[in-house]
Amino acid sequence: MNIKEKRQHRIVDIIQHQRISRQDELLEQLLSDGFSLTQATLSRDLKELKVGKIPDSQHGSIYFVSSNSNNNHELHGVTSIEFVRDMVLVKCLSGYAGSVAASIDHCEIKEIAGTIAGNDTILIILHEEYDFNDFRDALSNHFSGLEHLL
Amino acid sequence: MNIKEKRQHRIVDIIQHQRISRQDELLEQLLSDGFSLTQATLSRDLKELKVGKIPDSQHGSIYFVSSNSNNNHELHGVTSIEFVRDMVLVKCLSGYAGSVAASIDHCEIKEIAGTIAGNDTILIILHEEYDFNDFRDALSNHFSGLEHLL
DNA sequence: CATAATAACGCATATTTTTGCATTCCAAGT
DNA sequence: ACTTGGAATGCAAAAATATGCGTTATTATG
Repeated sequence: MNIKEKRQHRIVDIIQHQRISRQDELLEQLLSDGFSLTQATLSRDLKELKVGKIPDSQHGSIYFVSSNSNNNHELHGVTSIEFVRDMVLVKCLSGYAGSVAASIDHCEIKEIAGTIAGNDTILIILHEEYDFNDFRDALSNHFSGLEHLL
Repeated sequence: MNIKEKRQHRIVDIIQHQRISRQDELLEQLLSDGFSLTQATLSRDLKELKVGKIPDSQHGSIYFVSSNSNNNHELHGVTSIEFVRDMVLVKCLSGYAGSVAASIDHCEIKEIAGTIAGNDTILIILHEEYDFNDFRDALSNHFSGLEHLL
């Protein structure tokens, strides 16, 4: 694992365990951990890691790691994903559609307007302003192991 | 519904339907919708609405409205937290225990060995090497609004 | 190993967001 | 209608974050 990876790994770790509200706080910790970097690099790291920021009633605004980059969930039983007429069709092993759809629903992916699951097929309707590229990005952010299907 | 409420309602609406990456973009739309405000007020609105911002592969960084799943840093429905015989008992409003426990589980707090949720009570078992102080610190690092219970 | 191509990074600066303070607005009470 | 206190807001400045560009490090290639 190279320096950059170690650093980003540590960044995620810090953010998941404390309430960080400014990049300088984070920078200070990283420096005292022995890493050598500037705020500019930290800013770029946070972007790569898709670390978001959300207002918090007590602490101004704090960073968080979106569920994807740390918890790489997997969808079991998916056999293909295709884009047909502005909709997404996910084919699964027989009987798997329900659980796969539930897993997807649970993520509350903003690009998705709704899902309908049968026995082995899920139909996903996207919000009008999104396309397959957006969907693919969102899905791969939430689940791993789908690379060969997207 | 007063002006402010209408405006904030519209803000959520816009954010949920398009990719907004700067407050000025949002401001421009609100102004052309007939609202009268400045960027400073918009900033305050976003904070009240707990609108977060997250890096996006395509558009730099975009605003989003936090859902009550994994980006939420407050626990709703908790009424008391007490330490009994090396365990933690969290009392909640009726029916809330499941969702509160899920939120806690989701954080994967290292001090916690496991949680068991009933209808309105959660039993949390800590790893042997930790005590209530450790637990309290960890919990308050992850969630806000619990100060009066800890 | 030399060289080219790419990635990582710092610096300085630009952009974006937040905030202290003064002012205005509004609803409640008299 | 007249206070009055808190909420809402604008303004300007501060704070925080992002980025263009040049440099250095790293990796790939002949």
